Amino acid sequence: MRHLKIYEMIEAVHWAGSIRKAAEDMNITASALNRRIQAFEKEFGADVFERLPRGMRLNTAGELLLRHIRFQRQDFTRVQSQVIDLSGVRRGHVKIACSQALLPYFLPQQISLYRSEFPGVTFSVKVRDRIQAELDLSTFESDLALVFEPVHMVDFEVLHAVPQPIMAVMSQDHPLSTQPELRLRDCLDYDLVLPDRQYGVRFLLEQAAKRLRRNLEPILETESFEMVRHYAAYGKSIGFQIPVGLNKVARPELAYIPLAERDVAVGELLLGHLRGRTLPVAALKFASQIATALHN
Amino acid sequence: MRHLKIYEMIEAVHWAGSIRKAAEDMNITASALNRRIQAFEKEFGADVFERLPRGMRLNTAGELLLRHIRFQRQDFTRVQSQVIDLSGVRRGHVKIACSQALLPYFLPQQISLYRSEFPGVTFSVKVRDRIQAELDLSTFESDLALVFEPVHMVDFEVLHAVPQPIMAVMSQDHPLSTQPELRLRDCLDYDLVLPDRQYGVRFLLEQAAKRLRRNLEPILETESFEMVRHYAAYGKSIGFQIPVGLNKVARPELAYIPLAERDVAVGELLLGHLRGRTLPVAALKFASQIATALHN
DNA sequence: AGAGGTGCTGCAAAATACGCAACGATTGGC
DNA sequence: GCCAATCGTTGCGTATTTTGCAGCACCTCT
Repeated sequence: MRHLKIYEMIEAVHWAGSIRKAAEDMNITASALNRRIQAFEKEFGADVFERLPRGMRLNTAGELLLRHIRFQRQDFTRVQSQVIDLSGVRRGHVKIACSQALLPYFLPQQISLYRSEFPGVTFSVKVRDRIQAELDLSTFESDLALVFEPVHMVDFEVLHAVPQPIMAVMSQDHPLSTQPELRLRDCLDYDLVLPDRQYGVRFLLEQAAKRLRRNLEPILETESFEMVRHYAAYGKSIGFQIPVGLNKVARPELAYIPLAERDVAVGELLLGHLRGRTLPVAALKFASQIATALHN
Repeated sequence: MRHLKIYEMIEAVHWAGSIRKAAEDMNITASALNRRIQAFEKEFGADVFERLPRGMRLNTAGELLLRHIRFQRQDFTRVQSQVIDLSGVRRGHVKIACSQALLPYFLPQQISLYRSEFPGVTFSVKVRDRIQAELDLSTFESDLALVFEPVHMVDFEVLHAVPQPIMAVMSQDHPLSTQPELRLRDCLDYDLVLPDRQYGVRFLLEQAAKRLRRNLEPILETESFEMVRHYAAYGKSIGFQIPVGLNKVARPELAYIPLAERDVAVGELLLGHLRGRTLPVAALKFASQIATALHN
């Protein structure tokens, strides 16, 4: 879009930090880029960047403008996709930021299901923890977020929420594997495999441990949920995961046992988008499919 | 703003109905305008206008685009005004759509009060009935609406609501002028001066009359609230108005008596804006001033 | 059938954007 | 303390884009 090129230029300068680098990124000369930025600032009525000896940085006005630019572009592409959808062909692109837990089973299945009906729709999935996912929404880098126990919740509009009790994951021959429900204090006697502190599962477990006046001392702490699940198959260790990230059929050698609700609070898996946004048609439809899938 | 000129062109063609007329409005040639529209449609990926023998008309895609254009422009000017406000000078422009009742006393007083604090802020006030006011908001022709008993209420976000009982207006020597409260059936014995059917006051009176199994048969029906008030001074006629449109000091020769609540429902005067919009700073501040003024 | 509309298109002129080279200023390292 | 490496900025000649003019083909209403 020619008429939005100046916006791309501003974003490029913001990203690169200097006119010369941005100019190289855009395959034009620095002088041309410089003059267009200057012309825009003159028209706009105020400077957008502050000129530092080492480059350019957005000033307060620029930050406000950048927010507008991002929103504007997202809304424009939304209109475009709506128009394309008007002609009957179901096309589109859905950008999702989600927890790791959704990656192995849930999302692949849902995306595949959706694409079986609308093969023209493509997806991009970004793995984000619960803080970064909300950030992703606010910069329009994602349309939807599907996260466990998000943090800030400002500007996060919830489309659907499902309770997700935390499950203990262990091998079938583990001493506790026959219990219908596990107390947290029983788990603490075994080797614990925990996700890093930024994750919601860990957060809820820490809270619960604090109530027991105990500390969580994992033998393995990792940012990979996959590793948590796989390591739990070895020895007498216990991993933790939420139900949506588990699949009994795929891993029959593992036992999944819920933690007692009176010990560990039941978390919420939330599907949402940026407050006030109008989602692209494809994202909206996919969201409603997700919602019904989670409901069952 | 050079880069938004194509949007102006599209709006101009939409407004004028043909390229040649729009070109004349914009002081350019039809060929230039034509080519820019064609170039935009090519980039956009779809036609925006349908070509009729008598001119151009927006197609469905064009309607969607037009909504985006209007929102985009409003948001851009909002950013501009925020940036200007950043530099300390309190400037801005507030566009209000309001009921006639607010014109004589309430709004002039409020605008004057606001401007005494922020002389750099200017106003435009449009008189709109309760249907058109909501339409005005949705096309971004007004920032705020202040209306009595609005109709659709979709996309209308209420900032403040005040109950407004309907008042009977008559001369001081009217037989009913000494009552503390009036029954509707007593009023019906006299000459009635009523506003047209599109107004909220009339609507509530009609509803009340229907419950009494009576018809309203006004001797004078007008779209001018001013005329209602003034005519009530003559003879034994009775006019109707809401409290915010009345001022005892300015018109001491008139008596204002509330109608009994059990006869006529109390209406609501609503201050609101388009749902999902971020208002300009000036409009937001003025709205909060209005809200506190209405509260007392 | 003609008059008055419409959108559209070559072609040349005007306006605009661009690339190149150079300037002044500041920073970081030797 | 100086030199190399950045940075943003500007003058100038050249490309590129946009515009205005005139004319074409089409349609509608009288």
